[in-house]
Parts: sequence; C-alpha cells; structure tokens
Amino acid sequence: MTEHLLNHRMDATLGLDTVERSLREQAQATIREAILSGRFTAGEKLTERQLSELTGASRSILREALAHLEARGLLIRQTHRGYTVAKLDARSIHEIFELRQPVETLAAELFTERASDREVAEINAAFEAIASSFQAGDLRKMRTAKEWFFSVLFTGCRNTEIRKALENVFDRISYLRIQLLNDSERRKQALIEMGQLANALVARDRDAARNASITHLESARQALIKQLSKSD
Amino acid sequence: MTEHLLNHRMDATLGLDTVERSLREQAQATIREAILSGRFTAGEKLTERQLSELTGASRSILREALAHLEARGLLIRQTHRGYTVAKLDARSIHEIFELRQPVETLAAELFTERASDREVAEINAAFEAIASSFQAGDLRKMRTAKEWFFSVLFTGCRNTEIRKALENVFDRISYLRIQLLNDSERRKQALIEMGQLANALVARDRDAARNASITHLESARQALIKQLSKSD
DNA sequence: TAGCCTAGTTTTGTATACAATTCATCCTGA
DNA sequence: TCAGGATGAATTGTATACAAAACTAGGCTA
Repeated sequence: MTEHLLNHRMDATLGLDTVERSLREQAQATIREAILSGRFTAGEKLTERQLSELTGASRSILREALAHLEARGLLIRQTHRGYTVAKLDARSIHEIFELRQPVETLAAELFTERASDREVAEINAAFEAIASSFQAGDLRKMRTAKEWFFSVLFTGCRNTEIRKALENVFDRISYLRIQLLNDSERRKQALIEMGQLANALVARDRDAARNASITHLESARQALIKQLSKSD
Repeated sequence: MTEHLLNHRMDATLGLDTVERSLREQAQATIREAILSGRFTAGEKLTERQLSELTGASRSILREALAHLEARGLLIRQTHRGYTVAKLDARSIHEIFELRQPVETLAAELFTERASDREVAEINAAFEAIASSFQAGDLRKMRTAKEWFFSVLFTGCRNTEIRKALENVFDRISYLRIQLLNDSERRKQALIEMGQLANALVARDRDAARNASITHLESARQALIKQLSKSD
C-alpha cells in the first residue's frame, strides 16, 4: 500500500474527511485538537476571547462547544471563573488505568472474534504506521497513528459503548502520552508491546490479545507514574 | 434510623441539597430529571421553547445545558432539527451490558476493600430503602433509592473514573428500568439479587460481591432483552 | 383524489448587547 | 514598607434580536 493510500484510509477511519459540520462542531474539534496536541497545557486557563480568535466562532457557539467538552471531562468549569484544561494528578491516572484495564482488554478480546478481515488488515497497517513514525521520530504523526490504531480496535470490537467510554479517557491522557513518549527507552518498549498486541489481534488469538493488552497497560501505567513523579 | 434522617443522608449523598448552582446547572438537572423520570419518552423531540418553559431559562443557557446532555449521551442532536431523547434498541442494551459487566463488577470488588465503615452502613441503609419502597410499591421512591445505592457503591470504590463511566450509562438506561420494574415477578427477583450483592458488600467479601454482581447483571440483561422484544 | 408546490409559521443557528462578577492596579494611610 | 481598599478593565453570565433552515397546511393542477 502506498503512503498516500494509507493516509487516505486513516483519514476515513478517523472521520477527518467529513466537510459539512456545524460551526459548533468545528469549534469543538479545533479546541479539542489544541488540547490533545499540547498547544494548551494542562491546567491552563482558557478565556473565551482567546478561543473566539482561535476558532473564529462567536461566544454563543463557543460556549456550547465548551459545555460539550466540559461534559467529556476535557475542560473544568468554575462559575464566574471560566474554563481551564483538565489536569491529571497521579491519583486520576491510577483511576483511569484501573478502568482501562478491564475495558480495553475486553475490547481486544472482542476484536479477535468480531472484526472483519478488512479491519484486521487495517490494524496491521495502523501498527506499521506507528512503527514507521517511531523510526522517523515524528511525534505528531505517531499520535495520529496511535489514534488510528485504537479507532480501528474500538470499531472492530463492535461495541460503541466501549468506544465512547475509552475515547473520553484517551482524550484526557493523550497529552500525557506526548510527554511520556519523550522517554525514548519507554517508547521502544511501548512499540514492542503494541507489536505483540497487534500480532495477537491479526492472528485473532483471544488469549494472546488479552495477555498483550494487560501487559501493555500495566507497563504504560508504571511508566506514566514514574514520569509523573519525576516531573513533580 | 428514622425515616427523616435516612432521607437526609440520602439527599446528602446524592448531592440534592446543594443550593448555589448556576442557572445552567439547574436547567441541566431539570431536563435530566425529566428524562430519567420518564416525563420525556425515548425518541421524543424536545423543542427549545418547551424546555424554556420547563426550566425558566433563556435559550443561551438552555443550549449550553443541551450541549452538555448531548455529550453525556442523553440527547441526540441533528443539525437544524433540534434535540431528541436518546433511544435504546436491543443492540445498544447489549453493548451497554457488555461494558457494565466488567466495570460494575470491578466497582463492587473495590468497594469491599476500600469503602469506609460509614459507607458500608450506608449501603445497607440504601438497600433497606429499596426493599421498603418495593413493599410500598412506590416506583419513584424505588428509583431514588437505587440511585442512592449505586451512588454509595461508586463512591466507596474510590474511583471517580468508574463512577463517571457508569453514571452516564445508568442515566441512559434508567427509564428502561422504570418500564422493566412494572414486571412484578422480575422486580422480586431483582430485589433478591441486590440483597445478595448488598450482603456481600457489607461483609466485605470480594469474591461473593463479584459473583453477586455478575449474576445480577446477567439476569437484568436477560430481563431487559425479553421485555424489549415484547414491547416491539 | 393524489401529489406537488408554495406561503406562512415554527424552530434552530448565529451574533450581539447588557449585567454581574472577578481580577489587576494603584493609591492611601498607618 | 506594606496591608487594605477603591477603581476600572477584563471576563463571564444572561437575555434578546435577527437570519436561515425546516416544517405545515392549504390550494392548485393533472
């Protein structure tokens, strides 16, 4: 598959090529992207004026978008004090992983049984995209490729509830992952573990997928905690 | 404990006695309550005028509240066509239970290890409230008591991520539970199963809690599916 | 009579104006 | 010097006005 075709398929899966969206949805997506990409840092205060300039939307639109993102846990609202980007402490991370562990493992298991052959192939392609962006050292691309991988995983497990629950959680930890991946040792380890997961998924081996998922999550959790204790 | 004191503690747990809330939060709560109580039926179209009358809020406020509830999955928005109450088909219910099963079971297990003695006592009180409202045949009170029970469970497991994930899901199936509980045979069965769960939680018996949770969920799932196939 | 078109009404989408609150700054007085 | 408060700017909370799209009903035509 050529690079171009691959990107096209990735965009299709991630829903990046839809054009017709309301102003509110556009604004929402813009703000979300700014947070996930690390342009806004955790705990940062966001004023409506600043966001209005960023998105080009008026305050009515903006405030709807903000209410939406608040409900998703990406923003924190304090009455009369506006919005700040949600911040994660060690405790929140612990809780998130406690939730992810059974849910993501279930998703991997279900994928091995329910995914179409096309999706299995796509998981493989997504993993290769992760590996190649790793080689290139392109962090931005790596995030997108990872999003693609998990998006296919959640689609293939045929359960939108799992998808929704985990997507929310993923949004909130994604900028942490950017920090984390600066640790190149950890990055290499993560790649190996994801490779094991990808292999198990492609082989439709439920038990192996389960084990790989558990291993990967536990190792990611420990690395995050370690990273966090270092930065504090 | 007197009835009065019991209600007081329940209100405290459910956060019903906070007074200072922004108009938006009030409107949000009012609409949410109207949906959960079955006043708005699944699939029903909600016009902004109607909601404005119900909540007394202006459209700005309303639309923020609606965006929030949409993000939580309680409402569906179609561009230029407004909001409708989210509808659940058999497939969605299946997916929800697939997610609930591992998460709620984990919550019960964690509760046995982490809950304070006060919370253990409160779980007991909540279960008694469920049982007594069952005897009285008071559906409204039964829903509140169940909310109380699960609220204590989620608090006691010391994981707000689990709480958030499940609260969303609970909101969306709560009006189904109202329908379901009209089946008095099922209602009796559910009470027995919840009693087993409550006992295990009070005894802090992790394995028993796990088993009771799994049993209860599986049985509730089957009942819901059966009920749903009947009503269609 | 059935189907389609159209005018009018309703509803949603968007922008803006005003009020209330918070925040920053600088001034005063001990 | 500095604690405290007055003042004005900035920001959020709330309401309303106007534009655009969708729905409705009634009449017209085949």
